[in-house]
Amino acid sequence: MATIREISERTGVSIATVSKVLNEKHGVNAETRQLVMDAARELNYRPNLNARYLKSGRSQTLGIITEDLTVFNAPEIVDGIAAACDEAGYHYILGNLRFFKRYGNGPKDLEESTSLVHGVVDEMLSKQVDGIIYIGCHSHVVVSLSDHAEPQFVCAYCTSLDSSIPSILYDDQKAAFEATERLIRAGGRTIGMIAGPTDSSHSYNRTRGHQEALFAHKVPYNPSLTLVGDWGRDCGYTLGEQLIKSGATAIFAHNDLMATGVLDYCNANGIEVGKDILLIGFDNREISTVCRPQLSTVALPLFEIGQKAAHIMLDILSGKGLPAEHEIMLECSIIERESTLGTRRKS
Amino acid sequence: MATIREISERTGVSIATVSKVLNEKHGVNAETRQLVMDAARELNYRPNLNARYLKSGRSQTLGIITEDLTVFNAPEIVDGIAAACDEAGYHYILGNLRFFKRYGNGPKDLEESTSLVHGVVDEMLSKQVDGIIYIGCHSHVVVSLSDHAEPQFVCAYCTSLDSSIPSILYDDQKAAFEATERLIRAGGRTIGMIAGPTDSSHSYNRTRGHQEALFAHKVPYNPSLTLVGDWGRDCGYTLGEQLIKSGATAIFAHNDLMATGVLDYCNANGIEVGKDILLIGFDNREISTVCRPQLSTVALPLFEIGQKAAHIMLDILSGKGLPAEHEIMLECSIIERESTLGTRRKS
DNA sequence: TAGGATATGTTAAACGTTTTCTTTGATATC
DNA sequence: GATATCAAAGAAAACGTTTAACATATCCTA
Repeated sequence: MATIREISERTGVSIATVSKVLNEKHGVNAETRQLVMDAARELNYRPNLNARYLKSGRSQTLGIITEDLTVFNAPEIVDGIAAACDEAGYHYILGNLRFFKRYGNGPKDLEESTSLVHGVVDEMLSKQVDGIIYIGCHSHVVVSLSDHAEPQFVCAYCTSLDSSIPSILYDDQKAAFEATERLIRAGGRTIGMIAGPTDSSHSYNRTRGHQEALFAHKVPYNPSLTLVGDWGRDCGYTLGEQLIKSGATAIFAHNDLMATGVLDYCNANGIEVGKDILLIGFDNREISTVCRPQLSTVALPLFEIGQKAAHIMLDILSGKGLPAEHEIMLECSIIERESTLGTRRKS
Repeated sequence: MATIREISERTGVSIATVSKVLNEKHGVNAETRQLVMDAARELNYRPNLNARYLKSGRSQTLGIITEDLTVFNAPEIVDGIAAACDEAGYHYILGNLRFFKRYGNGPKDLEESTSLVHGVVDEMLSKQVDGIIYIGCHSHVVVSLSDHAEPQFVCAYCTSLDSSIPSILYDDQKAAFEATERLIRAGGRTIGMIAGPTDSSHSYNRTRGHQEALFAHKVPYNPSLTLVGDWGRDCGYTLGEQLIKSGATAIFAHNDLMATGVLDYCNANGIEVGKDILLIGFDNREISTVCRPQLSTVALPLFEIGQKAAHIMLDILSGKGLPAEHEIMLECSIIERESTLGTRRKS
C-alpha cells in the first residue's frame, strides 16, 4: 500500500509538504499541491489511519456499545449514531456485548457483566476513541464506568445515574399523556390501562402521564381500571378481559405485546376494536402493523436518540461542554391506526 | 495513559522485555514477568493498538459492511460474526452503508452506491483490516470490489459473482423442498404456491425445491397453482383467494408477508387456516409468531451465516486457503406452528 | 577448562504519520 | 546594495509499539 514517503519520492516533494497537502493545510502553492494530489491518485494512496491516530493521539472515532444488537431498538439507535458520525466526518466502532444470547433476559451476575463492559471499554480506549456512547437499559452496568476511565461517556436509551454522564431518553410521560388524550378525543369515556411491572421506570412515568391526561380532560380516575401486567401477550389477554368486563371502553397498554393480547381477547369474543373498544399500545413494533385491526401505538424516536447522543458527544468533544440538562428527553410520536378510530370528538 | 516505556522505567526492565511479557512470548523468566505484570496492573496499562497495528502491519480486525443495519436480517448476521470474532480473539469494525434511508428499497444509481461502498472499503483498508465481510443482497455492488483491493473478501447472505470471493448462503431450494414436504405430510393434496418475483434467485430456487418435493411425493404438478407475487401482503390476499378458489388446500408462500396476506383472506372468509387450508411462509419474521393462527415458516440461519462467514475468513487469513466450494449453503429449519397442523399422515 | 548450547535481556531500527522548527529564495524596503 | 519580510518547502523528532540482531550469563559436555 502506497505511503506518503512513496509520494514524496515520486514527486520529489518532501514528506512534510506531502502531509500538508493531504491534510488540506495551507502554505503550499497550487502547483505543488496538484503534483502531489496527482501522484496520490496514481499510487492509489490511502492514509494509514493507525499511524495518524498514533501520532496525533486522537482518532476522530466514537465507540458505540450495545447491550445486544439483535434487540429490536438497538440497530435503529446505532444507525442514528452512524448517520451523525458520517455527517460530521467522524468514525465509529461497535462493541456488542451480546447480553441476550449470554444471559437470556438481562445480566444476572453484576460482576460478570461489569467485567464484560470493562473489556469492551478497554479495547475502545486502546484504540484511542474520543468518546463512548452506551446503548442499553441496564444502567447499573454503566455506573461502574465512571470511575473507570478518562473518555467521555454518553448514555442513549438509558439513564446514567451519574450526573456527569449525559443521557438521551424519550419522554415516557408525555407520550403516555398524548396516548391517553388520543383515546379521550376518539370518544373513550371509561379508560383502562394495562401497565408494565411496578419496578420499571417506564411504567412509572407512563402511568403518571396517563393520570395527568385524565385529570387534564376531567375524566374521573378509577384505580380499579389500572392493572399491572408483565409485558407479555398473555397477560394482555386476561387483563384486557378484566378491564372490559369492568366497563372500560378504551385501553392504553404500556406496550404493543400486551395490547395485542387485548386484541386477541376482543377478536375471540366478537368485540370490535376501534369501535366497541379503543386500544393503543406503545413501542411501534412490527406487530402493531401486522395485527388486525392494526394497532395504534406510540413510536419511539430511536433514530433520533442515536443521532442526538452523537451530537451531544461531538459537542462535548469540541469543547462546547456538557448540555444544560443531564437528561435529555426526545418526543415520541403517536401513530394512529385502526384501533383508535372511534367517533372523533371535535378536538 | 500508561505506556510500555513507563513500565520499563518503573521496573528497570528493558522495553523489549516488557513487550515480550505483554505479548506472552517466552524467553523471559518468571520473576521478571511477574514484576512487569504487577507494574502493568498498577499503572493500569492499556496497549496502544494503533501503535501495535502500525508496527505489525496487521490489525487482527475484520471489517463488516452492512447494506443497512436496520433491515431485519442484518443485526443477527453481524451478531454471528461478532461472536466468532470474540471467540477467536479478533476485533471487528462495522461500516453501515445505510442504503435504506438513502435510497428506499435498493440503490438505484449504480455509480453512487458503488462509490459509497468504495468509501467504506477505503476506510477499512486505511485501518489495516485483514479482511472484509460484505452483508447484503445487491451483489452488483460487490462485483466492483474485487478489482479494487488487496484484502480478502467474503460475502454473507449474497452470492459474490466472483468465484474468488466465497459466499455464505442458505439453501433456498432445500428449504422449499422441506416446506412443501411438510404441507404434503400434513395432509395437503392440492398444493399451491405464491412465489416471489421472477427475477429473484430466491424465487427461482424456492420454486425448484417446491417442484422437486411434489415430484418426490408423486403429487401432480399443476402450473396454474403457481402464482407470482411481489413479496407484499396485499398480493398474498388476492393470490391466496385465487388459489383457494382454484381448489388449493395447501399453500407455500415465498415469504411471511405474503403468507400473512393469505391468512387475512382466510380469516375474513371463515376459512380455518391449519385445518381447512394449510399454509407455510418463509423467513420466520416476527409477524409469523404474532398473527393468528400462528404461521409455520422457514427460519433462516442468520446467526450461523455470520458465524460461518467469519470462520471462513479466519481460515483464509490463517493460510488454510479458500474453501472447496465457492458457495457455501447453510440449512434452514422448518418452524412448525398452527398453520400447518392439518391431519398428519404417517410420515 | 575450552567450547558450545541455552536462557534471558538489551539495543536500536523500524512502522507511517504529524508537526515544530529551520532553511531557502524571492520580493520589498530603506 | 544591505536588510527585513514573507511564502514555500524541507529536516528531523516524535507517537508507542514490535522485532531482528546482538550481548551476557549460566550451564552442559567432552
